[in-house]
Amino acid sequence: MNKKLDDIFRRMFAAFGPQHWWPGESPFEVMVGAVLTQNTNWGNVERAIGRLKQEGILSPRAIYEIPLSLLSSYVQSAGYYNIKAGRLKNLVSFFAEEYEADTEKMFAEDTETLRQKLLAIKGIGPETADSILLYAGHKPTFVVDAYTQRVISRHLLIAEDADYEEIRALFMDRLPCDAALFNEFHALFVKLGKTYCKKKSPLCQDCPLNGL
DNA sequence: TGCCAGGCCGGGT
DNA sequence: ACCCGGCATGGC
Repeated sequence: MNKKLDDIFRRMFAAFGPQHWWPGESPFEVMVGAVLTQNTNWGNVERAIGRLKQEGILSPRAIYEIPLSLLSSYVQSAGYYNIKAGRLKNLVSFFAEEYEADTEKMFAEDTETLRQKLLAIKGIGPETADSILLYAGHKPTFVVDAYTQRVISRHLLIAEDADYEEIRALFMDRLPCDAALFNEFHALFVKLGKTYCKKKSPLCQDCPLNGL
């Protein structure tokens, strides 16, 4: 394990403790949440998921069958609701056609192969694909998000303009390939980012990573 | 009250 | 291969 990354992990874990990610009662719910949370506050996503449950349609079949416009209205609170309703449809179509809407079958697929298949779905980009693999399937892939990028570039671990795959590779090359570690590491980056590394607070005052 | 949130796509250069 | 506008709600 790379020492600098080890220090970062230990400090974040000491400051915040285990994050228990991903909040969600089933792998399918995690998949849905991964789409709904694109560039969106998690609180808004929770409301949308609650609505889907309330309407009794938080299942692959129900989302497949429901009219697009009705699905849009149910996920309204998550923002970009027309776009996201379509993306959910794309995801469940893939899920049903390739794996009979069975998460066991989907995650039995070779991880890299599945990652490429997820990336081929309209509306599923690298972060959403990796979130599904890691948090719904417990597959060892590192999730990179805006917070991760901001935190590591502020702490000078990588160039500011590094792209998604570069940052992902940085972590996957230097950490043991362990889904539980990747899970906690990413969740802690989000927690740290929300607390100390917002866009408008460049000084990161009292950030646990200061001085590394 | 404007800025931001656990992105991604499509069109233009 | 990048760059940018669009997509949209709710909290602070």
